[in-house]
Amino acid sequence: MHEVSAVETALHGLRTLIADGSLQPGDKLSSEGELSERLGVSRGSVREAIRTLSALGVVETRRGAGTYVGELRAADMIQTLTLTVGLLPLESILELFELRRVLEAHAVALSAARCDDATIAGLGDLLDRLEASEDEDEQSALDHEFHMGIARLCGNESLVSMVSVLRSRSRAYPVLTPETKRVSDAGHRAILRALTARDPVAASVAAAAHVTQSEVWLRERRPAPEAIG
Amino acid sequence: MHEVSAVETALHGLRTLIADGSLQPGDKLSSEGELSERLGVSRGSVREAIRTLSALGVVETRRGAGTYVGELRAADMIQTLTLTVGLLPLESILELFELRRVLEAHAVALSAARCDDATIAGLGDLLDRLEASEDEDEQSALDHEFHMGIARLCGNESLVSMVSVLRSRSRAYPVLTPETKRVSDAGHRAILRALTARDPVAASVAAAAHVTQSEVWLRERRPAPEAIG
DNA sequence: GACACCGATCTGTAGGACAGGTTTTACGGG
DNA sequence: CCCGTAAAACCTGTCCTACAGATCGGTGTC
Repeated sequence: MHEVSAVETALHGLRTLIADGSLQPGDKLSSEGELSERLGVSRGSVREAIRTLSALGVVETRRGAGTYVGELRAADMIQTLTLTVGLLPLESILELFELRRVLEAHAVALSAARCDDATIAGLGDLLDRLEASEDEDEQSALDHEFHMGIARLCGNESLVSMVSVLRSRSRAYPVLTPETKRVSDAGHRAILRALTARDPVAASVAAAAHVTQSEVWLRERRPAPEAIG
Repeated sequence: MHEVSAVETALHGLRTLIADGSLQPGDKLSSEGELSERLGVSRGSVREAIRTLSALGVVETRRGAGTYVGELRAADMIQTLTLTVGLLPLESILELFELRRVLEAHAVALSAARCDDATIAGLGDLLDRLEASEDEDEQSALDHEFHMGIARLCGNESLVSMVSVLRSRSRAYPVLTPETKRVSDAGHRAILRALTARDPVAASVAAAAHVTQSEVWLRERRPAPEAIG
């Protein structure tokens, strides 16, 4: 039986206002001072509650103007995971590869059924530049552009956002050597061939294989677990 | 060219301490007063930065004791989405059904290859009670226990957490009528049969079909889009 | 050695004050 | 009447002080 803290009170109050529809997406919250008075807690506690909702992508604050309810889109909420994924240890990143493999493969399959010739041509150009590039940062950027460009075609923003989050960390690990890059390039071409053929199953398999390949390379390079005891 | 705010300074400082390994999981952060002094911002700003990390599951604070770095497990981070999923409008929930279908089907497939006889027997008992139950809350609880019980067998905590988040909202919508409940019960039995046969593909298909069925029921009951213009 | 107690430390909360933005209002000129 | 400008009102961002309540650590007593 512990007393409910002031910040929890404020958080619950704000959450309820949004959940029951009193505050719609885009609406302006009352000022911190007014909320402080109405909820019976100090302004500092209100600010901490707003910080919590802000971190989760539920509201956004503009200095001098006020705090506004976000668009409440699932994709935005998922995107907030990017910060935390950046803090996970390598073991957790490897665990997430399974999610990435399943979701990215699914997204690519959907995209295979929806892409048009112009988009495919653009993706081909991207691969040409990627294969010709010798700069690591440029390679990483083009790789990301290629994969996300395909994922965005799938038609489900939440899925795109999730794939984006799961890919966000991998870019930080340089696993591309001249040798592995050839394999990676071949994987990209396989995905593009499947898209060209409008073959969702082939695209899914190619994407899954490509992700798995990245996982294997990363796993080979991880430091050995420290001996304890 | 806008000046970096105090809270951002504090947030960046704390994030860096965790990212570069200076603070390991379970470690205690310096006190708010000390951080305030070291980072050159007020204690209130430090608290707001800590609130942000706390909302994202990166740290946790114990009153009187201090703030500690969390375990930095992906599953914990993902779990923080539960609060936000509870605020999404129905349209967003429907969009998330695609993620749920793909991920839950995959999880069940993995579980089919790992479950033992005792677990399957326990799941069968659950279904017996679910089929006999006439209380909505009890049905919802048993349904959740059945599905999560299976998902937990898959061996990937992040996947389990994601499925848990995606399921968290659906329980709030009562779509079960006497008629639909019979279909739902049959779906559960189909999943259990596939598990008994240790057949991942059959289990995956059965799970996907079950999720899709729920989606259809929810879609039929959603209010018609308002006419605009 | 076990236990109770007390002081130090830390988080939780409140209130006040001011700086630096933004929005609204009022005013004056055309 | 319309418009643009300047002032006023409002709001968030930040810092400071103060104190309550919880927890932890050390001390002394039995």
